[in-house]
This record gives sequence, C-alpha cells and structure tokens, in this order.
Amino acid sequence: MAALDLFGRRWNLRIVWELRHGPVGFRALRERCDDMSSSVLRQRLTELLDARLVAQQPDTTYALTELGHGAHQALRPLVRWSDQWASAMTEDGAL
Amino acid sequence: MAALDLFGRRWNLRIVWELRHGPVGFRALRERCDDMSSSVLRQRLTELLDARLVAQQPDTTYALTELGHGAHQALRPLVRWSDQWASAMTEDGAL
DNA sequence: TCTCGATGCTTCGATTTCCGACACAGTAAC
DNA sequence: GTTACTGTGTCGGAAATCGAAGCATCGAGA
Repeated sequence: MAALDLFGRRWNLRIVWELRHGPVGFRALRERCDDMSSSVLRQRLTELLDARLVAQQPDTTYALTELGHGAHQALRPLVRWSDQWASAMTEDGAL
Repeated sequence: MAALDLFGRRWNLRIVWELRHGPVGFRALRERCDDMSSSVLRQRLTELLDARLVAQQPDTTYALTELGHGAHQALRPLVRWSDQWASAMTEDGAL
C-alpha cells in the first residue's frame, strides 16, 4: 500500500503517465503537466528517482525505468476507467 | 485525464481502496486511513459523492457505487504492482 | 429519566505543501 | 559575444492538510 501513498501525491500519477512514450526533458515535461511549478516538478522527480521509477539519462532527460514501465502498465486500467467515468459524468448532467 | 486529477489528491485513492469490501462508517473509515484528519475526510467524501464514486446509505455509512466499484477494479493492477515495487525496493537496500 | 458511550460531522489555528515568477549557470548556434 | 534554449534553484504568498477539540444525536443500560 506504500505505492498508494506515493501516487497519492499530486502530479506523481501524471508524471509517470507523461513519460510513457520515452525520455522527456525537464522543461518539456513541465509543459505536458499543465505547466506545473518547476520547484514541485523537481521535487517530484527526485522522489520518483529515489523510488526507482524514473532515471535520468546522460543527456539529462528523464525516462521511465523498468519498474516505471511496470507502473505505467498498472496505470492503464485506471486511465481506461477514467474515460468511462468522464462520459458517465457528462451523460447525466453532472459537472 | 480528469480522473488523474481526482486521484491526484491525497487520500482519494486510499479511500476508494478502503471501501472495497462494503459500507463503512465515518469514524471507522477514518481509522482505516491512518487516522487521517476528519475535516479532510469529510472534504474528500463530498468530492467522491459528487463524482458518483461513493454513496451514503440511509444508515449514514459510506459505500462504493457501481462506478466506484469500477474504479476499484481499475485500481487493482496498481496495487498488485505496488507489491512488486515494495519488494524490489527492499531487495536492493533502498528505502 | 438520566447517564454513558459511540457515532457523524464541524470549527479553527498551526503546519506543510504548492504555486508561480524570477534568476542563474551551461550549452549550442549564429 | 549575443541570442536562445536548457536544467535547476530561490522565495514569498496562497492553498491544502493536519490535529485536537467540540458540537449534536442516538441506542443501551441503570
């Protein structure tokens, strides 16, 4: 359940999700995450580095590790569900 | 991706997870969530009520809705991954 | 009827986290 | 050397979170 804690912090889910297609640089990553604050992005990245989910390449870009890819796979059902949920929400006039 | 926002708030993942086995009352739920702050729990619950993930029974206990159960199902791979991750972490002396 | 314990929920000040704008150093191009 | 981009740090204010305390309500027992 420790991972629920890790992912229960803002942006961590999103960051892993945005790295799914290969290495991304700091500034580009930031843009993909709705221009989140750079200080928080740095913080989150070091957390993910510590957790071995993300690794920094020689060219300083960030990429998912083996574990990170596992996390992404584990995340896919959640994202699929997210779509169902979104349509269920708009259908009955909520939001 | 709106769901990544919903779950990108502290405790929301955890709350859905703790409700997986049927209705739970406010105080009991609080205890299951590491005695999280009651004010925040109330806040999260109203968010989840609005999102149709959770419903309040006539006896005031909280339970997952149909959508909520879907979310729980979508969450299971993540929890399974969490276990792998945890053992991978302890194996190589991290944490 | 009067406690007593348990419940759901609220309030509020203190702490932690987040934001966002700015700045700095390094690199590559021109 | 100037321009333009990068990764990253700093810092003050805003927002989220915590945690302890305090309601009101309800059922069981005396």
